[in-house]
Amino acid sequence: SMSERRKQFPFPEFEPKWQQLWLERQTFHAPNPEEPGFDPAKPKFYVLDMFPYPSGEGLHVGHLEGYTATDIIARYKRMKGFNVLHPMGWDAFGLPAEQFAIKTGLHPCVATVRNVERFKSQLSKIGFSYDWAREINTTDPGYYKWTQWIFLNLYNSWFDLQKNAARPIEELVATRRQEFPHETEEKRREFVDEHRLAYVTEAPVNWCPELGTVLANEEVVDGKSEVGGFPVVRRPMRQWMLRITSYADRLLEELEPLDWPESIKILQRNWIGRSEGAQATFRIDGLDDSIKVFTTRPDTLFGATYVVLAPEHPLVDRVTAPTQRAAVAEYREKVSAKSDLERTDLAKEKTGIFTGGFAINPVNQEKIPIWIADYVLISYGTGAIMAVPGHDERDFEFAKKFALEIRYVVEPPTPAESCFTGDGVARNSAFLDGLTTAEAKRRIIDWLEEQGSGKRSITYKLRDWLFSRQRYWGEPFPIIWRNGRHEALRESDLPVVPPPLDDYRPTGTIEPPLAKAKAWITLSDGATRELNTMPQWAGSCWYFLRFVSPDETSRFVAENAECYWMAGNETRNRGRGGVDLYVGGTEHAVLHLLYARFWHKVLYDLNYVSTIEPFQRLVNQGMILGQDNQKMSKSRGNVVTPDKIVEEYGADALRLYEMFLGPLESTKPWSMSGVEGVYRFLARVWRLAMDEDQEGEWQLSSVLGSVELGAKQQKVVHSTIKKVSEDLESLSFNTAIAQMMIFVNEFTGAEIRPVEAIRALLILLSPFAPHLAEELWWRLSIRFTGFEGLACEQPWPKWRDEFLTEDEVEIVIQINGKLRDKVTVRKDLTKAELEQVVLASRKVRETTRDKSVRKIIVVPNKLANVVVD
RNA sequence: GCCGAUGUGGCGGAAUGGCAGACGCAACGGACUUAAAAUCCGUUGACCCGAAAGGGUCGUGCGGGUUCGAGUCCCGCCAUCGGUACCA
Repeated sequence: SMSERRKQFPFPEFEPKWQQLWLERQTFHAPNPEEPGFDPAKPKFYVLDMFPYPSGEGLHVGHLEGYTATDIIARYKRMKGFNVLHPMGWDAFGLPAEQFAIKTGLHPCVATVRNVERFKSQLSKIGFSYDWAREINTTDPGYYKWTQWIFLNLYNSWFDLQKNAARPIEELVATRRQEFPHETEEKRREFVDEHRLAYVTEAPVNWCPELGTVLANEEVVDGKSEVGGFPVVRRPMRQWMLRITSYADRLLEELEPLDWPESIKILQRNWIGRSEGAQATFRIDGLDDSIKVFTTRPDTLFGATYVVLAPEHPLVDRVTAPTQRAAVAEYREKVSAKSDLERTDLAKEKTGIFTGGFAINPVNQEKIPIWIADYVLISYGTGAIMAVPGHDERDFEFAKKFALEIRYVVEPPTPAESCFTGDGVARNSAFLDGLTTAEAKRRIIDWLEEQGSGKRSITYKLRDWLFSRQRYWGEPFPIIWRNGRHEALRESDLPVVPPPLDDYRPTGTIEPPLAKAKAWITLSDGATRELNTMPQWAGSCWYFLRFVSPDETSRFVAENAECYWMAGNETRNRGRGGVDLYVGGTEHAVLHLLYARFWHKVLYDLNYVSTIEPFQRLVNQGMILGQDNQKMSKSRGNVVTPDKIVEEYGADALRLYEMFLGPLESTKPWSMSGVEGVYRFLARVWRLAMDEDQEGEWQLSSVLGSVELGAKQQKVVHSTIKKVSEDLESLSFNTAIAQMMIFVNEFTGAEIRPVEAIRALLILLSPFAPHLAEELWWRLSIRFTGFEGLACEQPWPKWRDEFLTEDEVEIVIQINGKLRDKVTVRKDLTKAELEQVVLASRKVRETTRDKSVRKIIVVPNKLANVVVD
């Protein structure tokens, strides 16, 4: 096997050597503004990876693609003269960590420490230039103290619609007191609690019996838990929610200017799901009450033939006629027992039941039946719809199944047995007749508003964020309960440390595991602690801020440092700045990235941070598939771990191959022979400068020399500098490496190898293959120039255009667009001169002997196309 | 269904509207070697003509279009992958 063979270059010796030296010299430590060694003249660059969950499985090569890319950029930017913040840490709370602990029987604390060690040692062997002095762990009390503190800020804030921003809760209390001076303390408190950004509500939630916890909508995939794939059912429970919906518009608008992939922006927009329409009020026949429905097609109001309430709608009991009571109760029972999976699976077949009640259509006073059906969701819009089966697929299906009337109110004429959902012209709609859909919408909304039976309305798919979990391994809430009311702890009470439980498994009931810590629950004054914990996402919502000042004890982030690393040279409040480059997988497109933006905006509103957005530029690395072209997974047995690659080919070869496989963003399969390819390339670089003597010892090559470069060599050197520099700016790592291969191919054949050219290559190579670059740089320095510092500390070279072109250029000659000939001519011939040369060429003369030239297109220094009849 | 991405040699992939296939892998040939490995030097899209030198035709998922010129731009399809789904 490879490992028994002699290595083509002695990376096992020099890779650990340089890693240790970088650590000892703190080469990659980025000082903060007040620290010694900080250079205020340099611009900042914050380049961040999505920090990992230290799972029990360790890293595989797929994780390392993004890390390698950011590391190359970090090293490149340092050489370009930036102060670079490039940190790494551990997102160690949450379900995966806890599931692992339960599986192995190891306490999560112990397992986490062990997993972190494993991850860190894996990363250390790859030569990443992280500033390890900034390492953070979300499970550190010194960290989650501030996660809890941010929660307190959410709890103690409300969303001011006028200002479109979060404000301290005291402002609301004061205003309320002024407006309603005689309101009881009790009432006022209720009102205030209803406006907090963190609030408690009893609502149907996603309960996963297997995991013993509730989950956010985002964590439920196809009716199963995203973690583990266990069934999820809906049940009402008292839970903590975060009012992310208040930020829906800002999350949409402030997304626009960001330098993110358009596809990710679209995912976020769809997730927020803003839709414009109207609310219309249908009086209930025989009752002094009404049903509000939301519709995006108010122009079809005249086509409404029935109304549907969600089974959970609060008005169901009131509208239900005595004769239907039993049937309705039975239907509701059946629906509530359904899991989400069943609900989606059965989506093809619509179900529902008539309540016996009737609603009055506000436009024509018509009495139409009220049904309940689970195709109407309580959590969207008003939880009730007007059904227009002539112009809505779902209503049409339902109407057909239950033989309800179908009425067409939009031209073009719709064939029977179908519905038309497009735009057209209103008909059978009284005063709307003849109006286009857009006009009719405007007209009917105005009319509804005049009549007081409706209004313009905007609805979002985005729901408030279910923020509590019934788990042990998460941040406890900084909340206590007294007389059935929640109360915030003070900042001085933080951190709230979880009790040291031996049995931390889910209780199997809705009661969280923290309930088992009897002594911990009850405080001396009789108050009891909140038993839920925060979800996995809490810690990762703000970790990029903690990296800025990880040891700060008096604040979640040091003010000056935040201003420097996040806002940089941008003036406060302009909304620019933030993390300059954020690289991670698409799987976080709507979870982490939406939550983190939300928290950041709250912190901005409360004046704690200087930018409205946390991540200025986002790049998604593509997935790396196994050699079998399948997703890497343990069960498929196609997982490639970095450890083995590092051992056999070295860290540099691993790094280089990660980048050489293809464009960063695309999905691509791993190939071991591809690794060998870049390994061979690195060995060629090594042998460019090194020879083996009789004893097999490596020594500087005897054909190295300080010689002038030939024109062709100069051209290769400078075009390599240019190509690598430009490709790094656009993150086109694969083509940058290809150019360095061209460089090496050129100089391998040289009789005397010019030291200056090799030194230039080593600088360019150093972000990619830092160990090899460092080793050769050092060896060449000793022999030729004396020590001039580390390779990774050299200034990035500049190319000179005058070396890029030669005196002569090759001109492609096309006839009627087809390649027919080539001529070599002096550079910068005029169009007229070039035309003469082309017309005089053999091929063109042969062709034009019996054909006439209609036109000649000349592209100077490049091409000429002769068009003939 | 809807949204997004992708489609180029045997393979991974290159190509500001201007020589399609850079660079690498694999394969084949040669040098070195007692031999092998490693290394170094070559060849390598398909097809056709030619003894050779050389020449020609086709070719970037499919069908159209714009252009002197299209992998690249426009229109219409197909396939694969990913996301999402009763959102009124």
